[in-house]
Amino acid sequence: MNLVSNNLVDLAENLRGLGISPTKQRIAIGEVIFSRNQHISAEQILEKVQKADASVSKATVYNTLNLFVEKKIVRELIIDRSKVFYDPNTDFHHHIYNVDTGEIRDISAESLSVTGLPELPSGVQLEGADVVIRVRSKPVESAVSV
Amino acid sequence: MNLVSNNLVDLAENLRGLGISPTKQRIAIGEVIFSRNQHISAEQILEKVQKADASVSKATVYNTLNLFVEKKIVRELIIDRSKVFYDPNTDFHHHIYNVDTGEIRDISAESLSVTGLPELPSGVQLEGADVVIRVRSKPVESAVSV
DNA sequence: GTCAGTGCAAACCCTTTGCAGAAAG
DNA sequence: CTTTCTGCAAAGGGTTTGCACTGAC
Repeated sequence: MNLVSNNLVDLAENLRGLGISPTKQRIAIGEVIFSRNQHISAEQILEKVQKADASVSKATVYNTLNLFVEKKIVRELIIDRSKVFYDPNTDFHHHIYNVDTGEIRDISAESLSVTGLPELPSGVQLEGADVVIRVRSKPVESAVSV
Repeated sequence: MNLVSNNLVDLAENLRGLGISPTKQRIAIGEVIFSRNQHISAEQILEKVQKADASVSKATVYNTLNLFVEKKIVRELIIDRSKVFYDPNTDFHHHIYNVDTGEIRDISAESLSVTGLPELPSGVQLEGADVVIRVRSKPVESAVSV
């Protein structure tokens, strides 16, 4: 399910359909996340939500994000050592991450494909496959021979 | 460069060759990391090092790991939201991560291949390409329809 | 009225930092 | 001797938790 650009009515309905009671805060958070394709941190979500609807706390943002991830309507991007990013696009796709600027860009699954997924150990279930291409803006001086 | 299973003399020499002065602590840390192929956290490294050589502090472990990563003799695995793992195998390969048990296993680049690496934006240099297959041990009950 | 959801602040945990002392070259 | 490195403890920063309050049904 991909909820990006869903309108508010649909969002509430969709949450309800997943057994998530659509509280004011969850709607506000969902509205921020699903407004467009993006890669956004919890802190950024909190900022944006509070700009639109002051009564959402940090704890609720985290609770809600974890709930959305568990329900698989948001994808968690573990890309940076310091913080998690959240991606409303749950369609299979990959990422290119600039370690210098922090910029994250999508790579479609069509343009970059992963083949040869190994046989999974028994009793184990596939959860996801993440491909992260890391780039840096500038050459590392120390790595360049003089 | 892959330093796994190097002996101590080689390790000191290799560090020196990279402009890393081979202090007692760095050797002790390197000895733990490069003793075998593994995926190990900073905390685990600290434990093991202290078991063998009591005089290494947490700060030095972190400093040394960051130095080794920068010098590209250790690969940093950003796989889990809570902590970074370190991999002495710098040859191109991928990982399968069990989110329930925390187990990390290697997938060779031969068995799983990534094709269609996008053209990088100009002024940007490839730093690495990480593929993580996430699995879980048990089906998520809430995800199973009743 | 009951139970789930929220807000606040404190706790947590991994990682980094500041600085004085120790070691390397 | 000078510079780099280390140890300690404290600070930092993202995330989680405990608990009382609020709101949904």
